[in-house]
Amino acid sequence: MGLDDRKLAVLRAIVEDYVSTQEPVGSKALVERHQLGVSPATVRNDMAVLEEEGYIRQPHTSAGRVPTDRGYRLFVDRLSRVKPLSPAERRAIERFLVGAVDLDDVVHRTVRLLAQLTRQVAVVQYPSLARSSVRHLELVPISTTRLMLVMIADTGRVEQRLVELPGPVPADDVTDLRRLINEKLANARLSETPPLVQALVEEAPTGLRPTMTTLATVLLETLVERHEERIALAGTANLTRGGLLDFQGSLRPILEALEEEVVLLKLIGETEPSTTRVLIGDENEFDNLRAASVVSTGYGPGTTIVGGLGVLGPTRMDYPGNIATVRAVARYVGELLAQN
Amino acid sequence: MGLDDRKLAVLRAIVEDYVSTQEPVGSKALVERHQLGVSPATVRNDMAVLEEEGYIRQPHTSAGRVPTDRGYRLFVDRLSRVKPLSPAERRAIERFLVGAVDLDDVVHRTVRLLAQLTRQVAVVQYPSLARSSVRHLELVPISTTRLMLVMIADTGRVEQRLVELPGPVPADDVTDLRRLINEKLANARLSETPPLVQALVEEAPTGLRPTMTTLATVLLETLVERHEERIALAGTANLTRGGLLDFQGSLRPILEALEEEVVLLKLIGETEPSTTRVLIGDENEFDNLRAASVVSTGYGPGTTIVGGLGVLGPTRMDYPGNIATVRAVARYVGELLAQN
DNA sequence: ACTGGCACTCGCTACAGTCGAGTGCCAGGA
DNA sequence: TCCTGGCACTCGACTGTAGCGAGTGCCAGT
Repeated sequence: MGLDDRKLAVLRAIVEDYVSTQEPVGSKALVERHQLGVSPATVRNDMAVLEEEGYIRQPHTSAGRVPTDRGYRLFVDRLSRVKPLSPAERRAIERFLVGAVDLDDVVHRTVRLLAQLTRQVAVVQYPSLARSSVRHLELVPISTTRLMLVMIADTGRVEQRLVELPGPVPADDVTDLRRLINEKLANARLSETPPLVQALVEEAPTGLRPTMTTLATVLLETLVERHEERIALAGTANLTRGGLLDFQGSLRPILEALEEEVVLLKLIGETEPSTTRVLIGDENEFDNLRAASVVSTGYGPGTTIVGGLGVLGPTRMDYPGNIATVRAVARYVGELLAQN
Repeated sequence: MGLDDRKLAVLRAIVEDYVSTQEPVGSKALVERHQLGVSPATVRNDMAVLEEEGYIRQPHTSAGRVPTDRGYRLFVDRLSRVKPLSPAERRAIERFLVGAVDLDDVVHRTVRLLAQLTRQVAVVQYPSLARSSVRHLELVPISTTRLMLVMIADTGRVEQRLVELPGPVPADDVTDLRRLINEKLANARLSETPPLVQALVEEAPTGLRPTMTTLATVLLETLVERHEERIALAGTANLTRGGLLDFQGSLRPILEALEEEVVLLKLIGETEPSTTRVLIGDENEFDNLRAASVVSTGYGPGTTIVGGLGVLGPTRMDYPGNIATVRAVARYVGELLAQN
């Protein structure tokens, strides 16, 4: 089980070569391209050990070696340093994110930026409502029996719901309702609103009771309980790079998985600690994504986290580079959010 | 140049067979599967004529015939009747669209529904701001020097912009600004707002002048001039049906095109008359989409059109079926919008 | 412990041969 | 005049064979 330094160096070399050439790498090519200071035969012996331990494998008997998911895992954990971003990349990030007019714009720019920099599929979760606070709730009369309820979160996210009222409500009442609701809910974390909303209904003047009840129902059901998460996606065309070699020739399962918001949320949304997460191959829970890896992290203003973002690509991806980019972008987005 | 009835019948049969089998169709198979009442030899003669006229072609010398874009065009224009929807499909549409909580929800449900029914890529344009009227403009104070401007359109679409004010503005002033703006702009078509906004600035009391100017700028620049169009997409995984036969093996160009909102808007957004539009193969203006066809139509409450929706797939698609589905879905969505 | 040498494996490519679906053409018949 | 059966032909798809070469495992020697 001893993996001495040289064997690790061999594994690192295999990963790096395979990632860049996309072809199984043999012992001879390895010693030519890296300063290992030993002969191909020695490397072969090391390779045999690495294969026994499950870090690499041979596609066919007479071919070179390819890293396994386990090999990538070891590489990511112990053999790679996060690449510093080039100044050009830093500038690209700043240039790209400056001038966004609203949250939608920020998210769209971010996801395209990520896709472009990493040349992978990029995923950005909108700031989660569950982790947001209410900044303001607005009631806009649409007709006498209809209101539009607009919620503005501190993250800049805006959600609206059409509310069918039990009966006609005069303008003055709407003003009162608006005041009551905001007094009670403004600055409350959305996850802590249920008791507050309950109190709102109970404390409401009799005249406003039915309307308030309706509003409370909509508020709780569509904004709190079924906490509406949103996702932006970009760069699916990047899946076709590397011909049909990655994803063993069928994009089908990948594209299907990418259409499911639930799947994407699980992939990038569950970043508990503020660290970068790397899921390699079948480490993720979805069969459709066995051949894919995900690099993701949380983002948010300051040290809090309000959502996740990341990239998805073939297991054969540039982990150090992608990790660096994902982190950097998350940091910039966080700063941008903090400014608002 | 005479295309008698039988030749047209042969073309129709070729299109139908090729669409369902995805394989070049030969003269013998044709007479077996269709009641043409003539021998294969006769069919071959007809095929030769059809090929001369450019309606069909042979992938290789010793293969059957395949319709050309021109052949599909003739088929769509003269040889097919729009398939009536099955009751199951009608029910699916109703079931799918009931219970949408807001416009976002309507659009998302619609696009998924379309993708599912047609098994193609579905595209839905959000109700265009250019064709909407202002229902209400709300100003929400974020801090003393920041407002959030929320615009609610009659189509249910809600847009918000963060506005950096030139100086602190007291709450009473915000109330005044809100009143002034709504008095002037409520119910105005967005395309007709520029002179109204201009007037707003000119008529504003001196104290509110600078703030009003800032608001006017944001309003015009981000909501009117650069009229923000939005698009929802679903069913990209359907592109992989039919293996790699459609799109000659490379999804790349298609996926790239689908990432460009501008492209999608041109494909489905320019539906001037209220009729269904079919773009076959290179009839569309994008090189990337040479191998694709688009079926699209406009939708909106009543007879007005506020946006477009449609499906995109291989030229080898079920035109009559897709046309019927696209129309039906557009009609249902229109009714749904009319209710709000 | 590393190295050079050697036999071996096996996927890839090229090539030849066969098969068969499909065609174009033509002469004969309604 | 139009349709039909017959026939020779084309050419892609598939199969089998052979040679090549990258890469390996093993072993004896340093």
